[in-house]
Amino acid sequence: MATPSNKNLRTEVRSAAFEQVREAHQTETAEDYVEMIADLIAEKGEARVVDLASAFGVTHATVNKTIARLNKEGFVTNEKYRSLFLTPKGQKMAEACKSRHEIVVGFLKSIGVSARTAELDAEGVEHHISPETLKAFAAFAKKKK
Amino acid sequence: MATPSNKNLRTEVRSAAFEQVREAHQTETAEDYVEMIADLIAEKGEARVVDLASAFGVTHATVNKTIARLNKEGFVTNEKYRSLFLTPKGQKMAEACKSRHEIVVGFLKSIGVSARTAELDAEGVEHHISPETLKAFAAFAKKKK
DNA sequence: AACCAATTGTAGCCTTGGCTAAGTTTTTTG
DNA sequence: CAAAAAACTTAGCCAAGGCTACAATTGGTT
Repeated sequence: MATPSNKNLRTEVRSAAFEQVREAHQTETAEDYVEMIADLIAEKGEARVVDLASAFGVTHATVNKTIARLNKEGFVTNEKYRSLFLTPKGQKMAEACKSRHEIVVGFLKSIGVSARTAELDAEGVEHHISPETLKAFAAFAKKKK
Repeated sequence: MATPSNKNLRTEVRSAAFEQVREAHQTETAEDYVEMIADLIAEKGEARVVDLASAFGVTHATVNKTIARLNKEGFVTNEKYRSLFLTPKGQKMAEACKSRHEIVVGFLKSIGVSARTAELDAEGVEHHISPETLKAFAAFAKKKK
């Protein structure tokens, strides 16, 4: 299949695409939480359950359950009734996410999307951007500037 | 707050963004299924459970459960052991999704992303694109052509 | 017509990520 | 410093979307 038609390409790639989406969904929450924890520590000196709940718009019970999972998976450390910290693994992930987020927001603005919408859409879009596309975004936004 | 700083904007918009993502996740499956059913009917004359399972890379049991939900929600009609059909509501949704999908793929290609990656990423990205951003994508791809 | 393979359906399990409600611990404040 | 408020934990519920295993139906072949 040296030069597949668009239709064949689409068919061929289909199930891989859906699998990629399912994988992204599994890391999405972890990414959002570590990034938010890093932001909160940077902005306010500490990250508390109540801050995360308010930032995500969910209840503190939900935050608690998620934190337990992130702890188990080695992204977060926490002592009972105390504020949250990132492990080195969590910090690394947070940095990558922050950078990716900024690239996506900057790119959307550079093609004329409003700042508000850029923020809103970036939050959903960023988890589904491959390295190749991210590179294209960064290159375009840079050229545009 | 007439001219909010970037930081304030981000904070202000945050929880709305996450809520938007959660909403998108709730419609995502419905959108993928109706679009796939429409494609299958167009390509092969009918849409069967087994085709959907293979296209999405999941088991037929999973497809079955999802179809039951889509039926309950009025997107799909099905008789036992027969192929699947879209309701008018489902057809309308399928058309909107197909169009949006094509815009996203075309746009990604227009900024230099390979056809394969464009397809892969579009599948995840398309559910998180607001009308404003979609418009910007379409305008850019058109200008580029 | 009967059998076999493929397809479809059903039951039951798991994880994630929501929620409410009730109980603890910490912190603030009168 | 004791009481009230705030923050946190825990338990238990729900729906979605995965899965395996088994049951039922359909459709082709012989």
